[in-house]
Amino acid sequence: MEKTNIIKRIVDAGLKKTKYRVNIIDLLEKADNLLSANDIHSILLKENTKVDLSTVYRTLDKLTKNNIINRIELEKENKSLYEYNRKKHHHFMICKNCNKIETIYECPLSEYEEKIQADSNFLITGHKIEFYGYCKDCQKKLKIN
Amino acid sequence: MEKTNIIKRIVDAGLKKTKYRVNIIDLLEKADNLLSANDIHSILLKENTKVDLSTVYRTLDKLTKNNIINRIELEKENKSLYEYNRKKHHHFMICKNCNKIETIYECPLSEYEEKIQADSNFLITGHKIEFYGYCKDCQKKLKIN
DNA sequence: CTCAATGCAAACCGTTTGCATGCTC
DNA sequence: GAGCATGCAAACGGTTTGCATTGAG
Repeated sequence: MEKTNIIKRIVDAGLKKTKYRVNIIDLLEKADNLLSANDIHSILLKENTKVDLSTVYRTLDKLTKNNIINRIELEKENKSLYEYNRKKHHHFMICKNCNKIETIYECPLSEYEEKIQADSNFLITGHKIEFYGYCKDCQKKLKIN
Repeated sequence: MEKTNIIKRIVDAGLKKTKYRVNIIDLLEKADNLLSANDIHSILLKENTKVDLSTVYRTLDKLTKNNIINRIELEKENKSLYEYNRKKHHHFMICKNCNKIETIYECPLSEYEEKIQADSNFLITGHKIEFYGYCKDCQKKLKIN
């Protein structure tokens, strides 16, 4: 994504444009996997962008609350992970052996939510699914199948 | 559940029968909601069963690994919750307002897993679903609908 | 100029661990 | 008696917070 578009997203959200916000959005937009606050902090330091961890946390918080990025909390991860918000509803598959995370861009639950709602007292507004299993490599490694 | 049955479960799992293991299983079996390590610790103290928090953690760990209880990690809870393992596959609904947790004893994903598997390189062995929304009380309170 | 963003250091909180002692089998 | 379970105190790791300083609009 172009820098100008990143800045537009920040300003459109009513946020101040700062160095770290631009940097972090850029970085997440380019990343092809989920990143933790610590991952992001390390990457920035490696790029000679000196920044405090607490600033990274505060930035991620702001961007999450403004729906520019998503905070993902997965079972067995003791930390939050972040992704650029591409506005496409999706879920994850997690390898129980190597912890690789793959995205599923498809959702089986749209009609089911209505059904559940009819049966319950809850007004359902969303859901989260995680699939567990073994990725291709680990199936081989562990000789599963 | 009778004490003798609890003890049977412990012994059958090849574990030593100890005071706290019996106590904690009993407590979780009777509980009608999910409990945290800290909840359990407090309840035991209140019942005049003096026990260290670290022992509670170690006990919960052992029981989880032996499938006598389940460890549940829900989004937005920064701590693990535990339930007695009734061996029935189920999911949870979480109220975004009051955090009430309700159980859904029904699963929409059994066939879907096969489909996803055909489309991907993963060998899927399980999944987890959380539904978010508003419970009956909070719908009223917040005047939703 | 004002208020929000940042750096720094310290606190927080759930959880884990090392070690000496106690208990179950 | 051997080895696991427990208590105690301390560490751990991700995250948050208070406060003084800097920077964006």
